[in-house]
Amino acid sequence: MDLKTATEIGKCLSNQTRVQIMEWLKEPEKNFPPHETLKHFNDGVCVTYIQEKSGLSQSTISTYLTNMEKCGLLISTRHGKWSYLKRNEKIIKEYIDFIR
Amino acid sequence: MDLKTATEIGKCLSNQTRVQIMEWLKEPEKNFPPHETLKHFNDGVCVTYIQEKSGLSQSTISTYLTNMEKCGLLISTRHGKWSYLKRNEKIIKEYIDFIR
DNA sequence: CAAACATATCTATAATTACCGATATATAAA
DNA sequence: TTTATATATCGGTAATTATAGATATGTTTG
Repeated sequence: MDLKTATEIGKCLSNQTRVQIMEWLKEPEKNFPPHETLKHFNDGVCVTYIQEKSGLSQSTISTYLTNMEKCGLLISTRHGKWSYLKRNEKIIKEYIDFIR
Repeated sequence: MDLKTATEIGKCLSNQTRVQIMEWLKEPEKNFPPHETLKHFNDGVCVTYIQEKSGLSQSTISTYLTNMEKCGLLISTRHGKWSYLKRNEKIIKEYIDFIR
């Protein structure tokens, strides 16, 4: 990982809500209700659940999640009209190796 | 580590210069000239060297380093009129364990 | 195709951070 | 104890980020 990428990740992790989201996504079944259509958390948690739990506006959370995906922290998968987000453990590991 | 501390650390790591400093301090002997009074890097690198290498003003770097120390990322040791900074590997490990 | 719903993007304002020069403080040296 | 040097803090402006509402886009469903 290069300095620029690491800094972008750092920016995502410089806000309490976004760090919290990363924590929530460690254990979807513990932190979110079950999905109604999809019966699993294989691709993570839908945006709506994250938004509701955060208490922030839809547009704010959408922007957060988009940036977190752009810098590689999250992986987004679309199923029909819903987007699901999960942690990108590979990039997280690369980031950890960079700062360690 | 709690959410608040982790976010403070994230803020320190959300700026390219500060991330760069963390990298430089991994290998002081490679990245900085030898200290003239102190003959070692046991307590890290003096502020002046970090400031000169960064290209930013003395006041800016002093503020950066103070904040990085406050959130635990760096350890500061004073020898006479110089302050030396080194990475706090213990906190770095705790941070890594938190986000992993 | 129209209506409903989920998400993304745009535009704007408030809050925070970046960064500097000036000045204060601490320490050492003369 | 004056002077020089290293670091810290203060006060200000520019830049960036936080956040929301409005609107656009994409997708499903009737």
